[in-house]
Amino acid sequence: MSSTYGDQMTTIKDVAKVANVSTATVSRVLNNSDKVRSATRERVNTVIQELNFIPNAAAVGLQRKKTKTVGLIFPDASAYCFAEIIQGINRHLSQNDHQILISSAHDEAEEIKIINGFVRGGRIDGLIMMMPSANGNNGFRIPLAYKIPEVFISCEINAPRSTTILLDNYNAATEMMEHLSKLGHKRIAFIHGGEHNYDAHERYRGYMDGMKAYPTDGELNLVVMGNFTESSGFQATLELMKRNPRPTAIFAANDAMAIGAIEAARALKLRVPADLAIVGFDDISSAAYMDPALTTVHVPLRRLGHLAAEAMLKNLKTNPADRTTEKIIIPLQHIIRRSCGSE
Amino acid sequence: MSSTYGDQMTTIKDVAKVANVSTATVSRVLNNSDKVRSATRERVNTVIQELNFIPNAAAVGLQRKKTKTVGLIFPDASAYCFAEIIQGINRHLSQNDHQILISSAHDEAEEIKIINGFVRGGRIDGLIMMMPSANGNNGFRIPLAYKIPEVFISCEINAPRSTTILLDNYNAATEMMEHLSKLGHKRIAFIHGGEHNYDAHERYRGYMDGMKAYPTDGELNLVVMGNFTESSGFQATLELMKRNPRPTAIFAANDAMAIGAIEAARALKLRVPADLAIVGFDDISSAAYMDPALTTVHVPLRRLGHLAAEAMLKNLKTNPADRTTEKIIIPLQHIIRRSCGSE
DNA sequence: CTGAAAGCGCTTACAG
DNA sequence: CTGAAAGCGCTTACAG
Repeated sequence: MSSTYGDQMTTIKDVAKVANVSTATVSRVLNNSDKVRSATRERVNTVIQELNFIPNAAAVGLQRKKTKTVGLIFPDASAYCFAEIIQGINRHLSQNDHQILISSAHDEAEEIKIINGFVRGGRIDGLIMMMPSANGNNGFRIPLAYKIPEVFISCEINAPRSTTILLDNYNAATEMMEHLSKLGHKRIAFIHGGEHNYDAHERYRGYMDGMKAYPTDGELNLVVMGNFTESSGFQATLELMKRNPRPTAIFAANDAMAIGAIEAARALKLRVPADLAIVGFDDISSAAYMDPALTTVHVPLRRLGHLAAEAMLKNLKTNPADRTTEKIIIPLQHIIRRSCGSE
Repeated sequence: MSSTYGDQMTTIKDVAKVANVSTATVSRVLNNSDKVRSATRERVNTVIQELNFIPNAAAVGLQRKKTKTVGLIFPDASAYCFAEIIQGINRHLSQNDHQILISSAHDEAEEIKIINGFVRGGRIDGLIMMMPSANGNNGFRIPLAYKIPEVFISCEINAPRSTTILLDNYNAATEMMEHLSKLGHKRIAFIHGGEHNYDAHERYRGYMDGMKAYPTDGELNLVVMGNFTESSGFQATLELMKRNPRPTAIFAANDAMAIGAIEAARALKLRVPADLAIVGFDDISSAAYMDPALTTVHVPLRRLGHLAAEAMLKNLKTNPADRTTEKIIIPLQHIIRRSCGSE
């Protein structure tokens, strides 16, 4: 039991001295080199245990040019979902002896600055980016010429040799439209989550194509812009219900806005689903406890995180030249509850 | 504009060569030493810009024995609140040129292992721990003899020279009890969040003392154990409503359980608040959009994170011998809405 | 199988 | 004000 924490770091030299070997040998047992006599190995390992020795990460990193840490960039927006994704990433990464360096950014300039610092400062071996707002036409371009593995979550950057992990938002949304259509709805409104948000945009695309595919009332524009908050869902619904003719169903791009929509319906004395069907997206934990229980699309956030970590680890192990460009699309499942009006 | 990212890291040597000075001089301008002629400084800075040079963190860390990174340990439980706290910490820390290395743990053994790795591996300069489950009697003891600054969130470890940041759960809970009592309730039930959870326990203490301080119906035990999830709040409420006499109000230790309780009341055809008042704790974003809108206690999570980061930065700057033991208690504010029945 | 030595990219007394 | 040199704690050819 070592007891002098803090004051003086124990180094490989201390171990070497006590075990009566050279630092090279200690390093070899540390790195499981096969060229160490097993008696020596045992002796050294005992001393390592006794001294509670852990190699200095900076020294190892300086030599190996590997930090065993992965950078994680996520948006400043405080969405509940990031916590879950991070948990999923962390679990898998830490089981595989990798650390996570996180940072959040609220705009592109900050993002680039952070990434640059991480990469050029040699702080990370790979980068996982959650940037739902890096969607298409807003011109987001991070410097992608780094030679480290990149995993993108919820954005289509299409960087060569990178892995992109996407939710199958589009198909889930069209299926939701089909469901609503089968229930007889012809005037289905959509509350958007933000033009530059990838997930919101894909859900919107699915909505639009659903509107074309299924019988609808003419050329009504029933799309209102929200921002993923309950309050924006509330406001959007108030606005939509002023339309003439009114929509008979609302598809909110996430559950928080759907919850705001339900509250707005109540404020307007409309019964959900009898007067107005409302559906969401995400399946947050409270969705089943709303009144009425919310019909939505389940998003497996931990699994998303796990897949990102898995992809990262795999790329970390493969030679840069052998890395492929991959796109992983996670199929999504409906959760039919009461708010849509099916029984 | 450098364009050879990745392949070859630019080092201080490259800068020195181009600027026609020694590496020592480059290092001096990097560290804002005053003993550099301003002409030299400018020339070097220009080259640094041109080469987009950022010092290798491992090399700097190895020399300085400072990593400019703070470790952040949080529980595996996927609570929404951690995301907010992390945002608060990150914002302040990154503005002050510090990184965050995160990891989550699901038990004490794992926690100790992670911390040990961080500290002895020299990966961090300070440690912020969110461990609401490290409450009192479950014997949690991490090795605290490290000489690095420690900030604890929502747990009372009382480590010397550490900073502890706590919510004023107790007083907020007694005030909530007073509020309920003033509304005429004498049989107030409590849904606990977990015996070993610090916040839950303090809220429970406030509840208990409130039950003593205000007129109540005899010696009824109206406490049921939950686990902070909607479903546990739902179950607890079902159980409580079998009691005879029934409680007239339920105080849930968090909003998620209060939401579950509201749903349970609906299932039992009880009107909230007319038949049963329900209040929560946290003020999550959807609390205002429940039916009825949830009376609760607002918890300023970002501010909590900000305070933790602030304390960390302060301790990082002060000599270990001059560090004091501090406890910061954040006062909490009620949000009276409709679910408690006050109008 | 093991050790002496060089070197990873920085910083910092020490001289000048 | 500036540079040459040592050293932070490791790893890894190179010899033996």
